[in-house]
Amino acid sequence: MPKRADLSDTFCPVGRSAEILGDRAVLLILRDLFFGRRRFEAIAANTGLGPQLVSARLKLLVREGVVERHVYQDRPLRHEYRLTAKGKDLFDVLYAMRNWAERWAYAPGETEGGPAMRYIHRACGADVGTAVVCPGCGEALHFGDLKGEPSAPLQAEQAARSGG
Amino acid sequence: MPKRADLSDTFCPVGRSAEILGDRAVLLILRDLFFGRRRFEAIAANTGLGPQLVSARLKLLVREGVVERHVYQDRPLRHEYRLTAKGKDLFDVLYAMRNWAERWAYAPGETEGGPAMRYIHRACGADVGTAVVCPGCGEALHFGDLKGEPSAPLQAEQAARSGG
DNA sequence: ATTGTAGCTATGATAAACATAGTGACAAGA
DNA sequence: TCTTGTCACTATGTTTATCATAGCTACAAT
Repeated sequence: MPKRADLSDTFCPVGRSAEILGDRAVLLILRDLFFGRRRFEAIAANTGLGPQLVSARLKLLVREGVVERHVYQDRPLRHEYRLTAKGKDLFDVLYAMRNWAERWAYAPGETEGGPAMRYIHRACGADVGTAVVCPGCGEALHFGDLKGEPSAPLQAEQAARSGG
Repeated sequence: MPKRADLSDTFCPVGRSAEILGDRAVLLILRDLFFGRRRFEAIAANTGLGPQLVSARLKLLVREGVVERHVYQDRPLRHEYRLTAKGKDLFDVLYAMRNWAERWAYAPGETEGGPAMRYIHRACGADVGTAVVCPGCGEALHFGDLKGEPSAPLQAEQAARSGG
């Protein structure tokens, strides 16, 4: 690509978000971080992205304050990546993307056994479906409130990716 | 870019959304459509994207069923672009992006006069702040529920873009 | 006949993403 | 000691998406 038009100076909030989130690799990496994958190799394997892309995007996310690099081992020196508070607050965005896809992005019959991911509200135990407010107790849903259960096909796919 | 890895076959809902939404141009065009901009030239001017990019992305969005092309004039033949039901249902995603940016993407002092966009719940008149549930009446917020008021700097910026 | 408007398409240069391979620092086993 | 393995990357060269700029088509208005 050429030097793309810089819109980081826009005053529009959606524009500012789009500067960071309008990138496939960023979204996939964030997804993995939200699922608890913190290691470089695990993220690269699961997303299917090359190491240069993962490296470049993690650096970007650290620069933006969305992710922080953390030493988890000294000898040999090893790092992992964690969401900051600013990063965790992106949960609403990823959750909205998940909800939309569950509603629209699957062919009829593809999700016979229910949604690709089921989410349960920890606080009250209700299945939240694709709602932004828990239908069981009416509370708004945020990071940490939900317990995910991947469907069988999704589990199989992730196992295959990490396996090789 | 090279032929990027195809993840459209993934079973993960966030991955499927990311295939469409993980693109800066797509997000900016969707933003404009949500704000009621339907004309090609208006979208190109406001987003700052070149006409080939706008053209390519609108075609993609039509193919994905997110947008539909609509004749609004016969002589000369003119088209405009509208969100379909599937497209309007992306509101939650864009709204979450807006909320996140209002919370995190502005330097202190940059938003002295309040948020870049204020949103009022049409049903009850409350200012919703950056919540997914109306703090006034507790209802979940979706497309059409909110009335937006751009801040002065944002209005000025948009006027400048459309002006030239 | 000229100017203007709306919605695009064409061309060539640039830079980002990919595939593939390799590096550095160390641990563990033969 | 020598090899193998792990983790977190970096290097190189090719492919291709994006940009800037220009042009096009169909028509209306002057």
